[in-house]
Amino acid sequence: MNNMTTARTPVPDTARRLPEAERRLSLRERKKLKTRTAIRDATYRLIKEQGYEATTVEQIAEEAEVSPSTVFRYFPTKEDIIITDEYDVLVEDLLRSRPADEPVLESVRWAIRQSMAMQVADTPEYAQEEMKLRTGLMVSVPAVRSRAMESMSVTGRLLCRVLADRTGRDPDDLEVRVYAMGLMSALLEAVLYWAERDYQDDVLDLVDRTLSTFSNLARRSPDDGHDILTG
Amino acid sequence: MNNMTTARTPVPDTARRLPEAERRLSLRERKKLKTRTAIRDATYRLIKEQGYEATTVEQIAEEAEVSPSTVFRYFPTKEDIIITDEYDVLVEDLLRSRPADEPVLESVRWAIRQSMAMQVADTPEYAQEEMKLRTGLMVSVPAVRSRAMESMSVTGRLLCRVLADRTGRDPDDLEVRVYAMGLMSALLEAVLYWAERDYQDDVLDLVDRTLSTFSNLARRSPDDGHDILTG
DNA sequence: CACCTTTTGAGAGTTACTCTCATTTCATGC
DNA sequence: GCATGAAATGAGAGTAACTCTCAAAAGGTG
Repeated sequence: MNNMTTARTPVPDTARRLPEAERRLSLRERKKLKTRTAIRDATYRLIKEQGYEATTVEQIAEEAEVSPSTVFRYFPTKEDIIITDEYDVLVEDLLRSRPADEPVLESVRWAIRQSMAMQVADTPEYAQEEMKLRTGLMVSVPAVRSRAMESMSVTGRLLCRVLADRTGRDPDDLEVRVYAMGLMSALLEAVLYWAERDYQDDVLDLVDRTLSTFSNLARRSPDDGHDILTG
Repeated sequence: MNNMTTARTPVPDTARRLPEAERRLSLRERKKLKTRTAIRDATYRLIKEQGYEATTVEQIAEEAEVSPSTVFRYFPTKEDIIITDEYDVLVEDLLRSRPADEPVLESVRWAIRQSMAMQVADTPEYAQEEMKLRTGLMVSVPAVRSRAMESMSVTGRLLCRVLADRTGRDPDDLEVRVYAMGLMSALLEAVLYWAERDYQDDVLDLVDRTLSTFSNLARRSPDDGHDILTG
């Protein structure tokens, strides 16, 4: 592959990320953002060419034009370079912006759609491709999948807090936690399903089906096709 | 700590494990089982004394009186020494032994109780302690927790197959997978909850509450305390 | 006992990750 | 513009989890 940029044109994709929020930051903060995305872009580029295992952190550092130390300062593990997303806070805000009497699953559905739309808006050309690469790695690389599950459980705790606020329960309540983790895990499974089938389905459609399955669990009638699981 | 056994008395706990199945195996197979449990016992012993991070595979090898190479031959990663369980096949058999028209969650509840009872029967003195150590490590060591989630998702696939057989669906059906993974993940969360609270609750009680939460998801009435989550 | 297969140990090598310290780069008050 | 302090970076050494290879040992079988 030689459609990659030469060293003379460092990290070209960088400029496209975080177009608005990037302003009004100190030079230092802007530089930090730049190296962060430079590292991530370099990682995606190399992995696309060579695969995950064949790509070492040293190579990533070189490609991103930083030292290996810096890579580890920005991302605690190699998997984090791929998985870490900054959208968790966003999702929490989105969830909290919904009326408290809306069914939880509706709020979640809306928050997912909204956050995906915003990601696409941030980086139109790359959002889809990056998401495919990421989920593909979740399927093929156990370490990445593990890290994704960890990250998902963090999002689960977030959902716990929202649920707790809505229902007046404790966020550490067993029932709250079980519900939140079950839901998050189901959603992750949907994404894995999407990647395993070579992204043929519409992700949002899979999300809808997942949420439906989740809300229909207790019904016994086999009339809508999503609810005969409980026997 | 000097209640540890000397090198002259190698792996004393070993003899207690797998008391029945161990016979009728060739000498080779028996030896393999022995080293396997020797490694595991050594690991638990060392971790109890020194903690997880401080315990290296080299130390484990020495304590188990094998070479480091052998340790890695038996367990692909250090976390696997702690997490790997041989009870998955057992659980599948247990699930399949139930009548096909029994509600799934009932079968699961029964299978969990049964498999726990059998583990206790296998190694009465150590079963509880080992389970506590293991779940404690899931809470405190991210790598172990990740590995546990991976292992859980394998069990989830198993549940998919059982569900598929029962409902006549495909085991790769999105709804089947989402249901199975959601349930498994919820159960794992219950165990983590148990460990986080210093094992004060009865695990089986937590399992029951988890399964109840799962089966009550779609109901709206706030009358039994487990079901107002869907708002 | 001899022959073949499986298991083991020894050792070298890779790589992710950690820690420390000196150097550079940015922010700020003058 | 410049001095001073703080934050970010780079360089390098070190650790430990794995991987691979190959020769020695042990088990199974005629």
